[in-house]
Amino acid sequence: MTGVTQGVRPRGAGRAQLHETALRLFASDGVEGTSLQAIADDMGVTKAAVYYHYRSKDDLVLSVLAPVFTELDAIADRAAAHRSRPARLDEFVTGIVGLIVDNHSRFAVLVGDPYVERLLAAHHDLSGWWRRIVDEIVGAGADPLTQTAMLVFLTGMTAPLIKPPVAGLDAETQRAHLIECGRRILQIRRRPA
Amino acid sequence: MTGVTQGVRPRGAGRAQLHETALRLFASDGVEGTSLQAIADDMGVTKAAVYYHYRSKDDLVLSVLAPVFTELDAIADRAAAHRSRPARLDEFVTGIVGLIVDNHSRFAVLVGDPYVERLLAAHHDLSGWWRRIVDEIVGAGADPLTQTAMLVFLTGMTAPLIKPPVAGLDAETQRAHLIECGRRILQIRRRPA
DNA sequence: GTCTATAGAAGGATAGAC
DNA sequence: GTCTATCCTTCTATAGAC
Repeated sequence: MTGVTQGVRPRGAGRAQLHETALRLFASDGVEGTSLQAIADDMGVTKAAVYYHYRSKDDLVLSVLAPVFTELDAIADRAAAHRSRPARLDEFVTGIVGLIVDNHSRFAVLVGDPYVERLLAAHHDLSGWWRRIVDEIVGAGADPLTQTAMLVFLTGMTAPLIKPPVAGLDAETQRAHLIECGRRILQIRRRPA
Repeated sequence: MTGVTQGVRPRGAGRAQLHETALRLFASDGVEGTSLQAIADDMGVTKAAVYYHYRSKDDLVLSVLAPVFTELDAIADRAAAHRSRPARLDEFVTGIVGLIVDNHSRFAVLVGDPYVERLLAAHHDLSGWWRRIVDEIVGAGADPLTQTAMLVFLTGMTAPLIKPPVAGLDAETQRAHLIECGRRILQIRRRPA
């Protein structure tokens, strides 16, 4: 899906490739550690070419992250539709793991990067998703242990795919293992109806 | 031992306070997002004063992180001393949670910061601790699910204390909840002998 | 132990040619 | 849509006075 649709490009690849390059560098070096110069160099263009597509670095960062907000909303919607909490939690875990496996870098940058954290604090309309998860999925008045467990789950999902022991597994195995971890943390017995 | 800054430290209160300030800013803004200027400003001194204590930024970062390596080694030692795997895992979980609750910022910066990740890749003598955990605590030939669970646990421990729902709890409650999360992830039934 | 001053490199961002 | 060239700011790091 993300692939090399542009193939070997002598010049002028456009936004899609820029997105892809930026995300890769953000994930490996951190947002603050990735200069627009580095992105331009990686693509074989100049900084000015990057500024043609995005007004600022923050603009680029938010643009790269945007898809994950849409996904998170969709996941939260699907989960919130269930009546019982175990069902909501399981739907949520499954959804998040799917997001991670298909879209790991984006999620890791969103949850883990200090630059992004500050950026979203400014755009507070984008930073309410954690509140929503607690309120609608876990339940607003949930006990602290369950809230803690949800937090550990969400944070815990960010690293696994890039580290040695897990990185080598195929996608379906990763998916199954991560879902199992989520069910353990949140104590979901099995797939509830 | 790397001999980064070590040797003598007969200085005044300057170093301790510098350590503390740097760690706080590293944790909140990321290492790359924290300039030596910002550290100096926060302490009410100049950059040059910081350079009197540390030869470079990397030197400062490694010095700030150093205590956590000592702690991790001690925790791994205590855990590895147990014969049964459940006992090793439980000792490890308890130790890590203790480290987190008492020393959260340092651990979070160590595990989560991209700058630190690159820095440790260079000093590869300091980055072997994850390997050690897998080999000695989980067991070298452990199944991928257990290895994944350990990774999720370690990563999951980095966020909780600073986020709203958990940050407000008292230390003992945090400790208990985090230990419970660890036991769930790693499926440790109870405190084994 | 801390300061002023500054070198030298790198980063974000803009203007205007093609 | 991409380029060259440039501006201004900030960063790491050093030199030398007090």
